[in-house]
Amino acid sequence: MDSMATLPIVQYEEKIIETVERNPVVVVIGETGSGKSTQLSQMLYRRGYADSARIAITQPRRVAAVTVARRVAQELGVQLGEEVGYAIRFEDRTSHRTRIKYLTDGVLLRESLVNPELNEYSVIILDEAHERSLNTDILMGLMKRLAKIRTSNLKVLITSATLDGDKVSNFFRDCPVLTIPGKLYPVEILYSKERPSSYLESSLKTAIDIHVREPEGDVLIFMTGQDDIEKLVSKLEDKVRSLEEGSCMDAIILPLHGSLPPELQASKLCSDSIFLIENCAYHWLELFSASCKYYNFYMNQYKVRVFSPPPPSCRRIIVATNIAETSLTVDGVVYVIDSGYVKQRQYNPSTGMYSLDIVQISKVQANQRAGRAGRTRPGKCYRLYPSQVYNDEFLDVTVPEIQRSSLAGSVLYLKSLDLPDIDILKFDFLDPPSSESLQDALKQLYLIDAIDENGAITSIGQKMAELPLEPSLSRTLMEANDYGCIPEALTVAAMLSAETTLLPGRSKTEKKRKHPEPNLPDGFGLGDHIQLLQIFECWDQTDYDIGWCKDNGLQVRGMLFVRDVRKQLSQIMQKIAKGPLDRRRGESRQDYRNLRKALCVGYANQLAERKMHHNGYRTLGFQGQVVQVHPSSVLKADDLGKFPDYVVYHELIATPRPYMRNVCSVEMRWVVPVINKLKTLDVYKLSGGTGPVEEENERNIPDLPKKNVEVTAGVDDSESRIQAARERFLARKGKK
DNA sequence: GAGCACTGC
Repeated sequence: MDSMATLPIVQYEEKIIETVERNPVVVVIGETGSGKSTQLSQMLYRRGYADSARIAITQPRRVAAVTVARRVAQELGVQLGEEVGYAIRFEDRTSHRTRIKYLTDGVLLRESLVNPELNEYSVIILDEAHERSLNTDILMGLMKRLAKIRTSNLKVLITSATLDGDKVSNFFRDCPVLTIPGKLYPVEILYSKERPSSYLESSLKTAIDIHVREPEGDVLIFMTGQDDIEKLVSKLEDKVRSLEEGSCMDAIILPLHGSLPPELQASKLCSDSIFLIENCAYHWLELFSASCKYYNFYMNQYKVRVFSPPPPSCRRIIVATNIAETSLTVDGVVYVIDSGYVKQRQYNPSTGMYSLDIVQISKVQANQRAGRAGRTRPGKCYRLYPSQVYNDEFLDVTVPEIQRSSLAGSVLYLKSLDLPDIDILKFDFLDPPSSESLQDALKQLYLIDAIDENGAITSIGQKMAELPLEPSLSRTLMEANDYGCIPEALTVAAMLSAETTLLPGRSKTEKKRKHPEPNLPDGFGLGDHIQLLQIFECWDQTDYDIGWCKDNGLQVRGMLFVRDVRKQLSQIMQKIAKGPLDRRRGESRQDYRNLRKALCVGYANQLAERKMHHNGYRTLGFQGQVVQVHPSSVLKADDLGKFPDYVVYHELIATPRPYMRNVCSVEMRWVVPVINKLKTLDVYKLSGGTGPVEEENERNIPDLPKKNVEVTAGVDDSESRIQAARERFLARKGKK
């Protein structure tokens, strides 16, 4: 563990204090190992900055907030939760005595919903701002405004990376930039002569070369995903086994990615660091609602695995995703192999579709990866691409999340803050999202009644913003409140919040089984939302039995998370609930009509209509994408093999074929109001009449008749055909 | 009939 005296930042204390004293905003470039996360707050604390109010330090990750707070409490010799505390979702470990408060950026955002001036704080430090998380980006915009309003009693510090320090400084009116060197050992960068045709093969060859020729030290290989990792691990194992015995040291090959259970990640990598283990365990405990019931169970697992020592004189070759870039630190790494790629989720605002693409990393990421080789002694980084690619093709910084996600939630949040001097469409972002993306968000919010036709937030929208959910789910909850099905809607919302962690862990062996979970409910064939609800209800009936989850192939961690989310949502809903928030066990036997009606209102922006003669669907509201129900869905076709005419979907994912994931059947008569609303949509007006006028309007109106038209497609007499089809549609509507 | 980078309220 570093002692305070050896941290580089300590020598800069005077300079830092002096700069902060004179400026409302300061950018601090703190390289890895500079000690900025633990020391900045203490310096300011010592100089009296926490006398009148608190010092807040945000972190993009929960574990980081907890770890750093614990460390600082230790250094100051105080009890965690007293002078030094932290706040993360589900857990607030602060007291009235707390002067230094670590929190996740999301928690600070929630706090500013209650108190937009954030008067509780005299100093706000946005740490790791270079990671450009969606929340940090929004906070940066808010800080710019706050610094202007609270000139006399607020200091803002932004920590960032070398490559975009100036950019952040420009954003904050050319505020000063302080650079604090890190405590990394030098890392030699070695480039490939050319781009490999297969970076899997190239990684394999490089790793074996290192293993055979270089002195001891672990190897860390950055790959893009689980699939490649598993392939490379098995190839490496074969190769290592085939090496002549005694020709070099032993090697163990370890995969490392997010879908491995956390205790496995810890056991393999933290040979000497009880510190990290303790925090992993803590993280788990805190996920388990502090009910100590499960604590011993998991601690025992940790003990068994964690303290088993690694084989002596054995090189570890770790094959990882970018989880090892920031979230997990692996001790003992001396060699890094960087493929130069990463898997990134992107949102397309014109289709409403997400895709998961393999993209080139940025220079910041490449340097972060290289830095992983120099933590314990001088290291080497093998980049599997030429230096020219790094210089000419890599972006300086990663495309910020705000430019890669749907902004409906963020826009609603900003609208709900009701800052008189802030216009959302002109909101001052470090990197503004495209106007297309903002208009998409406005359109979505309008369709679910969160904003009115002029773009002003409605009373429904105001209540929705208080819920830590995506807008479609918070709208569903509001509607469920009127239909008397809050208990069910709460469960569905919570289940979908944990979506990815919930579904059965798909290991290689499970893949082969055709029906892995025969005992799980099927949603009565009505759709996945209903199934999720039924699954939770079954689990509830077992009194949250962990064994039950395991027997049914459900991730324990995910299910416990769902229980916590549901509890949190139900606390927030308590204030406005018109009926009970829970059903008596076993009471809920119904056809889920009201719940599906509520879903139809909440997902008005995520509706699809089945095509006439097959089971493909067309999305309404976007450009009418043709999409399929995801094969994993439990939605049932009728006796004629037809899916329902209308469904709502939770997510569109292009993989690369476009699928709707998590669908629920709805009835046409519930859909009609939505379609009518789509017709009145005026994006220009929604933008407050300030946005650019675009033809957007035309294509936002679902081209309802088209599906009927296709039957006779041929000559172009579209006008009359559309008219005829519209009549057919109306007739059909009348019949039902 | 198919495929899952990583976070977070």
